[in-house]
Order: sequence, then C-alpha cells, then structure tokens
Amino acid sequence: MKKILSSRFFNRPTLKISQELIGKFLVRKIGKKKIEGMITEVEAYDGHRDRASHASRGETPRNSVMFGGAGVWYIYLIYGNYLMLNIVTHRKGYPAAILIRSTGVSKGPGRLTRHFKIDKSLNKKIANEKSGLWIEDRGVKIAKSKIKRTPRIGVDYAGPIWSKKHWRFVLKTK
DNA sequence: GGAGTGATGACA
DNA sequence: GTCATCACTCCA
Repeated sequence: MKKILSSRFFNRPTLKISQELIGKFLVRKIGKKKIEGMITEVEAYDGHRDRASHASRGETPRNSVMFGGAGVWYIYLIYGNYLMLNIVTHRKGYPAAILIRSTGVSKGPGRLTRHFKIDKSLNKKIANEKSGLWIEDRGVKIAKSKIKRTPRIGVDYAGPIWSKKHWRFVLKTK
C-alpha cells in the first residue's frame, strides 16, 4: 500500500497530523533518482498565538506561506547555513506548520534538508510528485505508545508557556 | 562551551 | 540605511 498524502490530509488540526506523520515516508525525486526515508521526528507550530512560531509576529513575506492553504512546503534559511523543512497545515488563514526534524537516514533538521538535496526553490511548492518532494503513507503502523512527546528544541526565547508545550513527536527507538 | 553564517524583520 | 536575532551544526 502506497498513498501520497494530499492537501486534504494536511487541512486538519496540526497536533493530530504531527502524530500521524511519524512512520510516513519523505520522498525526494530528482530526475530518475529517488531519496527517501521514514519520518521519525517532527515539531508542531500552531497558530499565531504560539510565540515560538514565525507566525506570532503577524504575516511577513517570509512566513506568508504558513497563512495559506495546507499541503505546501515552507522552507527557510536559519543561522546562515541550514534550511528547515516544514509542511503547512490547517485551513487557509490559520498560520500553522510542522517542522520535519528527522528521518531514519538523517539526524537533525539541518542535516535532513542537506541529505534530501532540498533547496529554497521548493518553498511554497505543493507536496506532490510534480514538485519532486512529497510524503507517502506506506502502511507502516506506529503504535501511540511508540511515540514520545517532548518540549520543542531551540525555542526557549518563546517563554515558559510556549517552550514547554510538548509539541515535539519522536519515534522511540526501542 | 562557543563560533560561524547570512537572510530576515524591526526600527529610523 | 543600520542592527540584533535565529525552529542549527560542528569542533573543542
């Protein structure tokens, strides 16, 4: 069983999707070559009230894609070196996205984008075969007990209320 | 523990 | 135009 996740899948509450993304497959296609890996770690950024989210300061040229429709990539540069890969969720007008932090074949969000040869040209593109970057359901079932929830990484600046929310989802290795 | 790195956003 | 900040990684 193999099914590409469509915008319908992503047009739902962010935290619910975050949990379901664990065990799905990230697929990158460049020409005839495919790079793929199972998603093992994600973080949710949900709504304009989330102080850790780029959307907390309102809409800007960079984050405008978060305010748009679901199932679209949000890619941006951080610390002058690393690109972050996010998938936009929730309905149009509600700013939310999920940061894909890790797959089985790469550790860390900056390493992930490098491994999958993701660049800024994919920003604002729809996650499907046409754009060359998408997410698939391959029928892998992950029990809820196998998913660990922790606070998000690197968001202390957002203050205790938001930095302590358990919006990071990680696949337990054993 | 600390440097590197450059786009972005806030402010003037 | 300036300036501080940052959803990270690497090396010590």
